[in-house]
Amino acid sequence: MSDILADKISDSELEVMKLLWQADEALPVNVIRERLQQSRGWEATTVKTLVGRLLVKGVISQEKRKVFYYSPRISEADYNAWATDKLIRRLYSGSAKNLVAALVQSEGLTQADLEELRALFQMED
Amino acid sequence: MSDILADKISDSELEVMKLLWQADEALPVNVIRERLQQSRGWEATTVKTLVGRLLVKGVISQEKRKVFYYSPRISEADYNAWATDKLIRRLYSGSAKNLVAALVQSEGLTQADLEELRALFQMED
DNA sequence: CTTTCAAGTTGACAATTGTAGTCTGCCGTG
DNA sequence: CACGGCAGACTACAATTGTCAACTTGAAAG
Repeated sequence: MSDILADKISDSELEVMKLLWQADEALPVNVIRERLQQSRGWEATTVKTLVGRLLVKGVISQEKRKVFYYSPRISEADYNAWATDKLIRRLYSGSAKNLVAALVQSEGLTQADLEELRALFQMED
Repeated sequence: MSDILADKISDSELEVMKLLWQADEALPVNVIRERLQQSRGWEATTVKTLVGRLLVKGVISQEKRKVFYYSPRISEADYNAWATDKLIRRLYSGSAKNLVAALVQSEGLTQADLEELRALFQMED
């Protein structure tokens, strides 16, 4: 929980993080670049910049082999929890309950979602 | 739902919005300034800048009297829903259910919260 | 050992954000 | 009627973000 998450991760940077989280192992820039060129159409240098900024922010680490290999220093779940908490503080007076209540009321959830959630809450007893 | 919300509202700007939402009536800069000077220690010009930017973004409107009076053009609930949806798309693959599930698992909710939410779900049947 | 190409480093530039100063004109008060 | 102060308009400036190009260097290939 108490992460290195002082700085936030920007939208573009998050794309890189997602890739690393999915990869589940350290990746060389070369691989990162290829995938993001595909999915986002970014130039090689753009990818490099993003990786560099993530390094500076301390959310990924590099390991020297022939070439640098990169891996996340925070888990996706931890980041999501942190970002969600920020939203809750920003918009819902710090109450997660308020968020859920708003979701339920705003039709953001399908009937099926509601079913599943109810089950979830049951288990939490 | 389908708002003028193309641009996002920044953290500082949101403070102004919150004030206007709470006020529940159009306010002159003068009043906005006083309150935010109190709570945030901002200079008068800072407040003016923020109000100006919100105008440009189209999320508040002005009404000319002696002095301009400002009021929100989007409701707090709508904005919250929009911002929450953005987070859900960004981090939870667009699934509100995933968000709630993460919340439940991450201890973000107290036992009391869970009770209340369960009640909420009951009503939604 | 030299050539070559990708990896790594630096710099760049426009837009947004946080925060604030300056100038000008109008309004109320003495 | 002159003046002081605040509203409104414009400007400013550093940090962050989205994108990328150019240059340097190291390692692989011949």
